[in-house]
Amino acid sequence: MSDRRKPYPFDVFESQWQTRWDEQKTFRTPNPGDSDFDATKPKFFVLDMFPYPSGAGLHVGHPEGYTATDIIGRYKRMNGFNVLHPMGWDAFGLPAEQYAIKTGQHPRITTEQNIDNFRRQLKSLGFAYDWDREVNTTDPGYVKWTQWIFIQLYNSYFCEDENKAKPVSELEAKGWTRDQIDAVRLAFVSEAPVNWSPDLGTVLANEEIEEWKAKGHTVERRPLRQWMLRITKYAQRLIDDLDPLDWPESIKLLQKNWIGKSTGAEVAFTIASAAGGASTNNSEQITDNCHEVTVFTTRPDTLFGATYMVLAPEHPLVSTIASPGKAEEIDAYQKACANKSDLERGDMNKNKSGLFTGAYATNPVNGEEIPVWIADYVMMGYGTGAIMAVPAHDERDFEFAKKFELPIIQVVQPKGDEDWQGFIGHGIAVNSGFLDGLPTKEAKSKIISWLVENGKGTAKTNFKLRDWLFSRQRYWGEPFPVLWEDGKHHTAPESDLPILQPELEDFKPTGSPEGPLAKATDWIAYSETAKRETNTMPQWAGSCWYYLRYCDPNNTERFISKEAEDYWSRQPDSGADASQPNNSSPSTDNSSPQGIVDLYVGGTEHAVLHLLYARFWHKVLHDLGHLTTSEPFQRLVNQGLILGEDGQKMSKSTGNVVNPDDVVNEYGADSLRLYEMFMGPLEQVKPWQMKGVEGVSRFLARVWRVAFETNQEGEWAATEKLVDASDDTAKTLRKTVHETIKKVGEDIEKLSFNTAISQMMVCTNAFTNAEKIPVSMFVEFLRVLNPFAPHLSEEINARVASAFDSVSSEMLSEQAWPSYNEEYLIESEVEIVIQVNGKLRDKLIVAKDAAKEDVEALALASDKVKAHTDGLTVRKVIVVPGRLVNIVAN
RNA sequence: GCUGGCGUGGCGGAAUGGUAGACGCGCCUGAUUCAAAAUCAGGUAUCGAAAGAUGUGCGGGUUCGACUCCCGCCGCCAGUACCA
Repeated sequence: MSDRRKPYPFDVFESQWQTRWDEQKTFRTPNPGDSDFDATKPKFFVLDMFPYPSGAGLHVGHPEGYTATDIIGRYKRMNGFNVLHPMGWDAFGLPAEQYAIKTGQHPRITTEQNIDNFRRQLKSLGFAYDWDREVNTTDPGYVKWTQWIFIQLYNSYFCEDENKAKPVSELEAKGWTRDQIDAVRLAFVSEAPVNWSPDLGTVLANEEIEEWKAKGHTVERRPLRQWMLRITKYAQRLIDDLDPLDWPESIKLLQKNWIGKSTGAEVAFTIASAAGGASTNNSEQITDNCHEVTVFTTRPDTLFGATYMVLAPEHPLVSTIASPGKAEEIDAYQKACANKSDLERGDMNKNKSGLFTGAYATNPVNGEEIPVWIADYVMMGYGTGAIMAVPAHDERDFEFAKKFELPIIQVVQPKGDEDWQGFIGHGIAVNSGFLDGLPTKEAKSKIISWLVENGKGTAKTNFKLRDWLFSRQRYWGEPFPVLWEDGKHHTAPESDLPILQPELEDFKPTGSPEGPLAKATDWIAYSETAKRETNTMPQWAGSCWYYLRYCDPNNTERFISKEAEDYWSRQPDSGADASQPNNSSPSTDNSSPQGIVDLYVGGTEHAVLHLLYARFWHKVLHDLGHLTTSEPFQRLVNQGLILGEDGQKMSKSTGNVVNPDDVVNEYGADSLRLYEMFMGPLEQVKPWQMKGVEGVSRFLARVWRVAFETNQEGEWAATEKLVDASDDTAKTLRKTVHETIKKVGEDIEKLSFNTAISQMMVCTNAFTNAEKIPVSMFVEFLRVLNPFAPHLSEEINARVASAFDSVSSEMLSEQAWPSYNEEYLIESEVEIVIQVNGKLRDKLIVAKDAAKEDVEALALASDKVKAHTDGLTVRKVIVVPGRLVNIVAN
């Protein structure tokens, strides 16, 4: 096919326009302070999730979201907005480093090569990015500010009273000790057990484990010294502030579930040790053989129904309280649990395991003695690592109790006729002493009051969200700006930033918690007394704030200037008239979260982690007074996955991967762009069809042929169709063109690109069928087409402009979006549908403003209507003006 | 299991409660051509010769009128997994 003549010469002109846009910096976005900056213009910040530049290059999923944002960006630009539409690279990370380990080549080199390839591919698609704002997370100028933000986190704590982050210097002023302050920093060192992958040679965050396990790596639990970020302090705000964001409800829900808030109570039980007299330093210990264990429950109202207690196998008190005779058995069980993989635990879901410790706990509310078990369905990491089991009203406890024949006592009466056994809903308290007769809600608050009064418990809210494990034992990441001196950490002076990795010959993980940087002994030795931290930050770090850097990418003094931050944080003036931008000051109401990015488009795979981490950093920077907005992304749209032609997920192994480069070579960039938008709704999952690319390519060729046809020599020459004439000479065509201007504009705002393209096809068909077309009309259409097919529309416009004096030779990208005239859309006559009992029987053409009565009379006079109402009585006639008449008869 | 999303021609998909299937693909017919490709014109839900009937996963309901709203099922996809 490539040898064959192209349906229109995209192979010649697409690259020419790309070069021109590049050289003239057509899509440069002026920033506050620039000479050509116009502060009266409203801003529009439209963002793509920046890619990780892999060696495989772009796949067709990338241009889907990128084309969507490109169309919006170009459209907003034409409507007078100062559009920020940037691109960059999330370039730290494991694949580049793994490649370096294999080949010995520095990851910087492969990263650069991959970036060059990605940039070339993106430029070949004609995206209107401001390339002067390109951001690269591995760039020293960028790393500097990532490290600076870490220092801000390190130097902050979360003030519970004000519900926000504040500088630790305030605590110093209050006379807090160094250790006290270290215990509250937002960036802190923890010795907690972590997920260590011996073959990757690094620690992984909880949420990363599955991904790497799926790739065949092993992960085990190990206690190690690690940097953590105190994201849990923001749990409540991260939930609350989701509300006003324009995000898909499903993504909000995903985040809420991830944060996992649950409210209930903590209840203290006492356990008489079965070990008899065994003594430890445990703080929960009351006397030599009497210990207090706190459980968390969301249903304190069922406390009377607790028939046994379960401790997590790892619970520190297990060995203390257990019967000496059980020690061996318990030890074996604990070991078995520790080695259990997640998969095995999944299987355990139905078949629970557990072991009686021999000890008994006392239920504080009624003094009942209940057996204490250990079981791996209770996890150490959540709540207190201990539960009171109420088998009658909890599924898990119910199953466990049935299996081990433990007593089941009803304490909630369902409102309906449901079986109380295993009933987990709300009802009326029974067999519960002073709670009897109370509905669940009231019973809860009454028991909590009782617990508080008796010193046996307290109301408590728990979150599933854990603090963020922030260090990695790898080479290709940002080093921590931290120095160790006398066993204490402190930050490196800001003047040291950026702190870059030392050059290494050997990138292999050491297998030790210090990571590969530990091999650079010269680099580590910071001074006589100080040593550098050898951990690096995870890949998330750079992607947590890249959207901010785009606003002021070359600033060497700040991560983002005050002026730039202020301007790009302005409330967008939706529906702004291009000629009269709204100058009203941005909202000063800090209580309502409002994102700096107006529209963020990307895949669902980042629904939880990236978006949550970025929101967290943004809030910290907001609290510390560095940002005016409290949220990063106001509106979020997830583009749907593009499947292979076979309806399967694209993958190398199935060989159904489509390479954008091939599509561009064969059909041109405009065809690829248009096809990706024409496939279906942006957010929907949809299969690729090469025939579909041909279809849109044919459409673009039809647009081309409205203006040009091949002459005898086989060259493209102007058609006779386009004429210098008033729009009045082609009223039907004018109506179609104005309908198109209206619908395409509305559809772009709705991100309904497939229907916008369909309307442009209708319009093109009208042009094709017209004898003569006023050239001004055709050019208006080209402006509408421009955001979708920028190369083709610019090329046709330039050629037409050289043939007609009346046509401006200015680039379409610099021109305004055309306006439509409502008057031209009005029809004098409309087709009315005539229904009998809701079924279509006839159609009538009537005047647009025909009176109801007249339309009704005409409808009743119709022969077809008469045929269907014959022998029936007309009961009612419904007339919807300009639409239909429905005759009800029986 | 739970949560979310989706079920419309041969295919991708359109339809403020008001003509179901816009637009495109594919297919059929015709024009052009020595022929083909490309292009142009017309047709194309199903059954039926037609009149007409039937059709938006299934079953109910609301309504003059339901792809659209409500209730109950079925199927597919995605996410999640003992969070007390």
